Amino acid sequence: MEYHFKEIEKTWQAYWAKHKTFAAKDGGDKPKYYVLDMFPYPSGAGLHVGHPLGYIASDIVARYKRHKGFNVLHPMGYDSFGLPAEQYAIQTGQHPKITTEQNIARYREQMDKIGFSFDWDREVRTSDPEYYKWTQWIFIQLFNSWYNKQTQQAEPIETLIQYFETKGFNCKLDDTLTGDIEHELPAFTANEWKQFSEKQKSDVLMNFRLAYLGEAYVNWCPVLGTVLANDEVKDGVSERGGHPVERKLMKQWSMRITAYAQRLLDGLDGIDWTESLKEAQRNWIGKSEGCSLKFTIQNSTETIEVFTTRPDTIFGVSFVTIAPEHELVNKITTAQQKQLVDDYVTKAKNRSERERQADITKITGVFTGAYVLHPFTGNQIPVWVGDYVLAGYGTGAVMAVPAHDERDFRFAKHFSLPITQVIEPTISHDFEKDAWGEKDGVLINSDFLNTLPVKQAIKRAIEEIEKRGFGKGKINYRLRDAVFGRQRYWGEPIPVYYKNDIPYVLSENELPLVLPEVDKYLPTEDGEPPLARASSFKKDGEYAYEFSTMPGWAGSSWYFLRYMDPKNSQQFVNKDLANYWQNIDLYIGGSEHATGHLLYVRFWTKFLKDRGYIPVDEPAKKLINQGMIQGRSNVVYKVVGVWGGSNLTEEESEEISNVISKLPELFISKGHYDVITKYNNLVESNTPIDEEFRNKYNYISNEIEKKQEEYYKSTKSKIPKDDFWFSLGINSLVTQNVDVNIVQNDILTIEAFRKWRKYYENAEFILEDGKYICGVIDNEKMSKSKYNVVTPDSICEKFGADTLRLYEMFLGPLEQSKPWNTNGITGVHGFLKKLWRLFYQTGSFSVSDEAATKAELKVLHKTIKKVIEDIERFSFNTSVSTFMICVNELTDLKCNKRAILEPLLICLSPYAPHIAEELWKQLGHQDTITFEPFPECNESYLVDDSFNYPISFNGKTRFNLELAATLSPQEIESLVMAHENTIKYLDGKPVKKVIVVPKKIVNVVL
RNA sequence: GCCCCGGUGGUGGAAUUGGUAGACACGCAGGACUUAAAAUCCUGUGGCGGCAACGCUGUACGGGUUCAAGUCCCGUCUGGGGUACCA
Repeated sequence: MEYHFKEIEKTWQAYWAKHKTFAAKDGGDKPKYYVLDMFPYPSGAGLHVGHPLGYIASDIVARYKRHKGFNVLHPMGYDSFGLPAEQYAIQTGQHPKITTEQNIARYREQMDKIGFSFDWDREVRTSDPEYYKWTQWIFIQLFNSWYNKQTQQAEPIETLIQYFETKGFNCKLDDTLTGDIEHELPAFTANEWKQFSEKQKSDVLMNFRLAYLGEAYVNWCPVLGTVLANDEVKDGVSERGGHPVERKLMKQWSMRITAYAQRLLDGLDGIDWTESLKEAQRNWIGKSEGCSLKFTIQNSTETIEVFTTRPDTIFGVSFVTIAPEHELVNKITTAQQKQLVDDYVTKAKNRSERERQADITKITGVFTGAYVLHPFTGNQIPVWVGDYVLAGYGTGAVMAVPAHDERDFRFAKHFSLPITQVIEPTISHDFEKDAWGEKDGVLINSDFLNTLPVKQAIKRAIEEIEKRGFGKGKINYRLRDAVFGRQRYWGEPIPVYYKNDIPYVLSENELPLVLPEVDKYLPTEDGEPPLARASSFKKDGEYAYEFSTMPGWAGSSWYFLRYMDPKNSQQFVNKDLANYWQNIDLYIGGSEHATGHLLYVRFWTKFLKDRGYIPVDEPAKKLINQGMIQGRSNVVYKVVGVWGGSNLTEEESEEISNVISKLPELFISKGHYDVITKYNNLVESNTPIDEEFRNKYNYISNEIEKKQEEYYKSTKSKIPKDDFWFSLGINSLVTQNVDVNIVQNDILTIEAFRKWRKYYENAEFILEDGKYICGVIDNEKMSKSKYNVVTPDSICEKFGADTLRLYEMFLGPLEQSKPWNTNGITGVHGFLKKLWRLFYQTGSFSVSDEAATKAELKVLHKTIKKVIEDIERFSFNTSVSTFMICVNELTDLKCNKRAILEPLLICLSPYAPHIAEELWKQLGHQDTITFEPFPECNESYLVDDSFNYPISFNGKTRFNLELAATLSPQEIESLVMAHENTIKYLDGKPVKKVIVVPKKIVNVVL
């Protein structure tokens, strides 16, 4: 009987669904194991073969852990709010809900065909009101919390109110507070607090809430009509669609993720994520230690506060630069400079982020006319405005030390400002050409800091600055608070309403706040978000709800918790269940989420832990980034027919175009194309062409001429024959993409090609070796227009899901990106057929109950050992090889023994579950193979009696020598030295020493 | 610029702690079976030389450490990813 994968796979997929084989139990004696994939956004294009890569890997681990006796939670769901469905709705009017449901159905159908062991009863969808009810609920908890710096955790807002009621508030004294509000919030006493109006209280508390309404510079995308997060902007344009983005000051709901900056940094040390991913997060958080320092403005009580990491260079300050957006720009600018400064500021503001980034070498700035006083020397220091200083980072002002900072140096040179060296570098350095920015050297020209090395000077400077009250040691983060509102329709409504201009959150029993129906999915004529179109979208029919919706990352920041308790209508997750499942043991997904999703989900997890809802403060213990599978396109090379007659009548021209349009297309194989291209290049560059190569070219050109003749005859045209030819000129061969699904091993399936498009119906080919070989373009994105999309369904149809699973793993290391290429798939498919034949050696199913031989046991246990090792280190490609070796060896041994084949099937079942189940059943088992204990390696079968030693001389292996494993190194040495080959290679030379590494190598040093 | 990860046959890749480089698979060449095709099986396959035994050479390049280096160290080139007037 043949291996009929289609029936087998259909049968077992139905069996698993019917028996709910993969349903996770909430508790029990088994240890738990939680394997999670980053859930997909269900796009209209469906899944291509790249998407399941990570799912297959996680599925192998999930199934392996079930064999290992774990209670495995392996769920799947959909991140189903998002822009594409909304854009589609804008174009077609179809409700995004419907689009989303259709896409989900398609995704599900595709995933089911691959045989994943997901617990589908736990499916979640972020756009489901029963789900986003709890996303809204978490928002409310964030709104009702503040971050206490002393306890280093989030607390209920009530504790802060109590604090205000008893102690009032003074930002100069209270270290308790979060964010940058030390600069902004005026002090008040406990009594004043009690006198505050509700609005005043609300405004004050807004500075502390973890979800807050605040004014901030945001990335505004006019084309999309919405605000974008930093990680949604790439190179100054929107990540989705590539539309320009500008900076705009807006009132926005935001998340105070900055409060967690230090903990997000520290938490990285305790989790097993790749170093590159941790680095990306560290960079994103961007911690820098230094101090804040106030410069008093001359003839004023105002100060400019700067942040610097180099307080040691304080005596080298020659000017201060503030950002164009800085609030003091207007106040300090002198009358003479006003016009210049105003012009500059306007220009700078209109310059998009992209432009600013584009020409960083272009130095612009303008003097304000104002001076500040140096805190130590009292010297006058000019204040400049320059757009190299960013309003959003630090205090939006810098003290410029041109001798020791690259950008300050360029600025000073450009405007001829003084440059004062205050550090003597460790190596010679030309201060005319360059700044010395290294934290190395000894301080000079610096009063009390003189003679100190830089690192000590930094400490000493901060001490002195603090002592004299000029500023204080401070840590700055690059991380910004996350903007939480989007002016879009297809997202979670923010559960907030406004009463007397005060925002209030809904109470729990009012959730979910369901997305209202609207007539159009566009902003209103007044520029309000789409939700403003729903006239009845008001609390109690009276108070307007917030019109912004949540960003894409809201629902995904906690979904891993919902899988633990997906149907709970009372809580987002039951506490006992959260305690049982803890966090994700293995999380697999793409590296594109390094600074977006993975930062936000860590933030929300820490918050929920702080508030006592869950027991863990990191979402995932171990994380693997699967590589991207890129497209690989195939192309065919078309030869174009040309009519070259001159002085044609109109009639003739018409006939020509008529005839040409009816001619069959002619294609030449890749080898021919290469020859012609090379030939053309040689001719072009006047390079001499050798005989052999010219012959090759002539052969092809003759072949084409024959076709030409044929074509000409078939047209029965009156036009002279010489006027018609196929052009082989340098630019006249046309490269056309061809559907990769009708190409096998880069060989075009000609029949399929002729059927593929009507106009290729009669296509003709000039073959090489009887085949049409296509060209290849690697590393393109998979896209419809390139005809290089390969769906998992098409592979399942041709080769089966087990082949797809094995092949995707066999392609290479999981974490590596690679182009999709079906070339080797027959090898993997052949392996499964070979496995099948082990059970059908006699033609029908037959398995022997005889005891296994030593050789057979060795093959089996070698395989078990390797497969366990490989899974534990997530090296799935090598275990596929191991299975191949195993089956090859068992085939050589003609082994059909149950004692060998049964354990082998269990080992293979995580990788190729359908065939394993089927053969397991044929072996007479009633139950699924899923929970069979994974075989254990018995080392005693692996012990060899002898070892084949490579004998090397000065590190070069010369011959091999089979020696008993029990020999001592001394015995080995004397046997080797006495061997005739040794004597031959020594050639009478003296031996310096002999290295014997048991069971590895013998090296004779001459 | 800075940070991270890579560079191994015609191709994808293996070599886990420094110990026979190229496992496994594709492709290619030759052969068996077959009317033929498919399927299956066998042999060979880094390069150079040689009928062969075998020799030389070889993991981007140049050095170094070591009895021994794809693996460790230094420098250079190069590909990919992240990030940036971040003070």
